[in-house]
Amino acid sequence: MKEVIPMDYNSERIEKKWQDYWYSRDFFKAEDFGEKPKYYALVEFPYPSGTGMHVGHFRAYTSLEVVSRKRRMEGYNVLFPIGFDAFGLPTENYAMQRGVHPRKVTDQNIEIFTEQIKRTGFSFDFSRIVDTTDPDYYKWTQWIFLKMFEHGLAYRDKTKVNFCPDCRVVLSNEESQGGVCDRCGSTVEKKEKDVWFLRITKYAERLLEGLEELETLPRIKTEQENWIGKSEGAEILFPIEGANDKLKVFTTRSDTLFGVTFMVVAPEHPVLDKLEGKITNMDEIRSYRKKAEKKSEMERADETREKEGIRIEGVQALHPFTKARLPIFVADYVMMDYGTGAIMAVPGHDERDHAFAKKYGLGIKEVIAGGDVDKEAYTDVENGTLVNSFFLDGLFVKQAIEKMNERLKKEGLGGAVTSYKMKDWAFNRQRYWGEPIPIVHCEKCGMVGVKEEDLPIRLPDLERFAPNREGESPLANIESFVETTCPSCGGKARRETDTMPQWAGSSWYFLRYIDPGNDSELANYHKLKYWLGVDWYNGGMEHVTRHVIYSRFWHQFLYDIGVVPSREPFKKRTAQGLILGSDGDKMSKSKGNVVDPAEIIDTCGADTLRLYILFIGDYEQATPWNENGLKGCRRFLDKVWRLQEKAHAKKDDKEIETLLHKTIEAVDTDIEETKFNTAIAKLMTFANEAAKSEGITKDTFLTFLKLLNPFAPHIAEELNERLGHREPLVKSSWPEVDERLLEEERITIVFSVNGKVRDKREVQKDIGKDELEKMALENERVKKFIEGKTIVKVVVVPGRLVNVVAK
RNA sequence: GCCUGGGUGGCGGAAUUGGUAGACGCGUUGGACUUAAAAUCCAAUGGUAUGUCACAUACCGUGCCGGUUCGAGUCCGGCCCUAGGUACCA
Repeated sequence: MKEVIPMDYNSERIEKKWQDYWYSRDFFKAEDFGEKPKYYALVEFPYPSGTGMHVGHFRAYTSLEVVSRKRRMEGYNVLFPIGFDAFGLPTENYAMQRGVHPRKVTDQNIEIFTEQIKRTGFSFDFSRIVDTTDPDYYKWTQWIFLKMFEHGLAYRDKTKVNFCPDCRVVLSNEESQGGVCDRCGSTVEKKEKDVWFLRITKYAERLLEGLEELETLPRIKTEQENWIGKSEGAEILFPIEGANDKLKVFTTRSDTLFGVTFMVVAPEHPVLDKLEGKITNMDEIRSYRKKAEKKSEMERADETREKEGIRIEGVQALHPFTKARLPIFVADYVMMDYGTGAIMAVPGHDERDHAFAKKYGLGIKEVIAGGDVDKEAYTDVENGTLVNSFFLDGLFVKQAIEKMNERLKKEGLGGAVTSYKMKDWAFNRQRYWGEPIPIVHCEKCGMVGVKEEDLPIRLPDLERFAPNREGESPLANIESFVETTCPSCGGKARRETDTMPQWAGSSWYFLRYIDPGNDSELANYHKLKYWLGVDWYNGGMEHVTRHVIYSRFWHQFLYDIGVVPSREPFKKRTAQGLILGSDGDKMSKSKGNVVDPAEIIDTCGADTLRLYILFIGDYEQATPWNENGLKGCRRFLDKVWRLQEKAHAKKDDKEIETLLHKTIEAVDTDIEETKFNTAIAKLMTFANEAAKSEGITKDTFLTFLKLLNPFAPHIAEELNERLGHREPLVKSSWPEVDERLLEEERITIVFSVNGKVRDKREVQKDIGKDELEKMALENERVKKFIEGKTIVKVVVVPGRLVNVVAK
């Protein structure tokens, strides 16, 4: 190319050109068992909604797109796949409203998404696309479920669900806020239903342990730990007077057992039904139960509200050691699904219990010395020592807990247990657009898993997607689907008609990318061994607890049954923040603040969008969209385009050379630390300096283009070609830093008096401490500010500052 | 309510993790170029006050109140606001 005057930067033409070039030559295809070191970069696959891609998707993908392009330049065999999490409610609702089959809607949406992804120049391996709604895919989702069922990890149990009597559907908490159905406004009922659960609690401890191997922000770990909610405590059995039943409580403070003055059970506690005959105020309790049922868990857990309860008349518990009679209350601040659904109340040393005791005039007993328990609960567990507690007297809390737990065990009254806040995973929906649960109900054999060779259990074609009158899935209406034979005895049987939640397909999709076409196993073991674990997994902040825990659980199970070779699926997890509308609100159609990325590509180009989406702010933080910031990124690329006119110098200035290597170093580390915004800022700084200079060498410009390439690959490739290079950047190598150029000989030292900066001086780097102190004290400006004061001390921090403290 | 983040100029955000607050971008103002505009380039840009007012100086300034330290945006305690999660939204 010998153009003297470069053409204007025509992003549209350039982007089309290079996308065709890359995609037609399969540059981004990952090679199974390739010889280069492997790198698996994973982004959360999208739900292909009808509105096309959201700018949030771009923020989520561009980060690892940059990393993937950088890794290829660094010599890795990169697997950077994409797919679609396409089961789910919105599609089904759309289908119900418009009468279009979800399959058709999904296929259309996937096509739109794929086109948009390609127009952005993302370097995904498109030969590995997975779609969770494809029977070849969900066959394996069902297969995993079957294996869990075989291993006793999938079971049915009764639970209360939100049910809308008008829409005849089970609703999520989100859909039934304030006890009102989201769609029709009628009052939501609680309905008891048989639902499927996955026994994730069995993996609680391992899910906790596995976090040690996960490289991630501490906060992401903490959030998962809190979700699992491990707490070490004890179970204690309290006999019930005049009954054979015992009340089992969970407590983390078994040391305070002698301070118990009453008991509290959850409104749902089965003991209430069992003792129905003895309880004299059952009517009152029943109406309290009804009231509690209407409240959300959040309302019930509200610690600021006044705790209320009902005293159970006619029944009392007995203290396991002293045999003292203890009144029992029903109160909705005790939850049935945490611990045992019953607590022992120690008002002397628990704030909630204290408030409750005051309200109902119950006794308060001091068992830990140090406070005034009549006034407030005394909760110091570090220094408190036990009193009024027989064999525990004089012990510290920690010792007392240990001793009490041993004693409880010895006497058959309970003992140490570990409890988890995490609940088993409700794993079914009464919907059409999900994976059918591969179970058959046989009158003789009960619940039987279908035979593996009969998988997948395909979704039948439907024309109507509304649930039936009982709130069962629409599949229940299809006789040809429901009626089947028992895989075990061959007799008449009915298929399970519930489907799986959307979490199912997304719990293992990253395994399928490794071997997407396999029809004899979910993925080949050797291929899994080559590619796993996922080196870097990025997704939404909103997924760091549930989705990540769920998929780790599935992975651990698959490891246990020998299907996958690694205990943990992910090595590193990051999370991007939300992009808000330019008004600072969450983007939503109703607010009219939605930004359409396709439009941005049309007007500014994909490279500009890619740059801006990362330059917009701190990657982990939510940030508003700003049209002007976008303009700035386009201007930057225009400037880069014009730099080609400068790239004819024979030799670089020393400053440019140093700056280039500083830039290499900074861009490199910033990318690895997800500080994409500052990486781009440093590229801008370099471009500004280069533009101001007399000229830069072609080599320097090439190095700069290589740094820019992961962010804005189209323009970088084009300029690289214009420089006369045959080798495209997609095949080139990542620049290396020349450490020698980074060392500066002269540095700026700050002189301050009482912490306030008063002067600065440039000095040799290796100047001595004493000399620095001398310089500071002789400095005119420093002198001015210490005049009339006595010097108390001088703090010298070599390489940074001298602070003179004077009074 | 509970768990986890965040709060820094007019705006988005930087700050080597206790050591020069405000990098980079936007916006604004002034200037250059132009018949003109756009584009581009150059310069200024946290606030207040004072003076000898194109310059200089001082004080204040990182949500609020308090603390630790020679020194705090950064650490500690309390509070306010805000975002995500809270188990059938994904």
